[in-house]
Amino acid sequence: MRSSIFEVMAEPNRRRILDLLRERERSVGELVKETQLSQPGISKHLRVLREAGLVEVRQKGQKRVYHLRAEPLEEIDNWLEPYRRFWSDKLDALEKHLNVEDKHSTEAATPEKKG
Amino acid sequence: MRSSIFEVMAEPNRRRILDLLRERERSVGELVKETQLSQPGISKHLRVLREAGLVEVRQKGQKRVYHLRAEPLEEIDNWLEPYRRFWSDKLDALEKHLNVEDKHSTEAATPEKKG
DNA sequence: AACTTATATAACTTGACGGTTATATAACTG
DNA sequence: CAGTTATATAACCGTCAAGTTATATAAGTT
Repeated sequence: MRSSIFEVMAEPNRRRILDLLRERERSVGELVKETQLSQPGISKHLRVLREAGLVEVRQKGQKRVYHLRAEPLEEIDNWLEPYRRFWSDKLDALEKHLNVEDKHSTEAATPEKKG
Repeated sequence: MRSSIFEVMAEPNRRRILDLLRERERSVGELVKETQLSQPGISKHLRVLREAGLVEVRQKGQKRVYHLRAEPLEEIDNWLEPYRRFWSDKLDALEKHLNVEDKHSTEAATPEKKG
C-alpha cells in the first residue's frame, strides 16, 4: 500500500509517533504506553511509517526498537519551498498582486528586507 | 468540516490546485480544464481549501476567481522545523546516535555549519 | 422574461482507512 | 518444551472522503 508522504503524515497519531521518535528511539510497547492507541493500532501505523521510509526497526532482545528516519520529510519541505515567499516577509498582499499579473518578470521584484 | 492542514494537503488534486493558483489566480472553469476533475469535483476541493483559509474567492462578472492564500501552510513548515536538523547537513547518522542516548544534554551538541 | 454560462450544493455510491478483537509468530525464561 | 512477553497480522466493522449525477443558484445576454 504505497501512500504519498503527505497521506502518511496526514494522520495525527502518526505525527505523534514521529514526534516521540524524534526525541529518542522507542519500542512498540513504549509507544503504546505513550499514546492512546492499542498495540495493533501502533503496529499498523508503524507499518505505514516503515513503508514510507520514515522509521526503521532494530531487534533488541524481545523488543523491536523503532527509530526515526526523517529524510522522506524533505519531500514535504521541497513542496513547501515555492510557497515560502508568500509568508516569509509580510509582503503577501504585494506578492499576491504581482502574481495576478505575473507572466513577464520572473526575476527581481523582490523588495529587500525591511532592515 | 474542519480538517487539519495536513489532511487538506494530503489530497493530490488539492496540491495541484494550489500549485496552479501559485502561478496566478484562476476561475473554477480554468481549474476544471487544467485538471482532470469534474466541475463539482473542483468546487468541492475549493470549498475544503477555502475552509482551510488556503484560497479566497472574488467575483468577476460571471466567473468566480480563486487566488492563493499560503499563510496556513506555515503550520506545516513549523511542524517540519524540528526535523530539519536530521537532513540539513549530512550528520544524520551522528544525530540519530545522539538522540538514541539523549536524556542529558538538550542544549549544545549541535556542530557548527561547515561554513 | 427566457436562455445560457458559471458555479455551488445535494444526494448517492464506493472504496479506503483507522480502530477493534482474535490469532499467529518470534524471542526469551525456566 | 511449556509458558510468558512482545509484536505483527488477519478479519471484520464503521466512518468518512472523494467522485458522480442531478439540480439549485446566480450572473450575463438578448
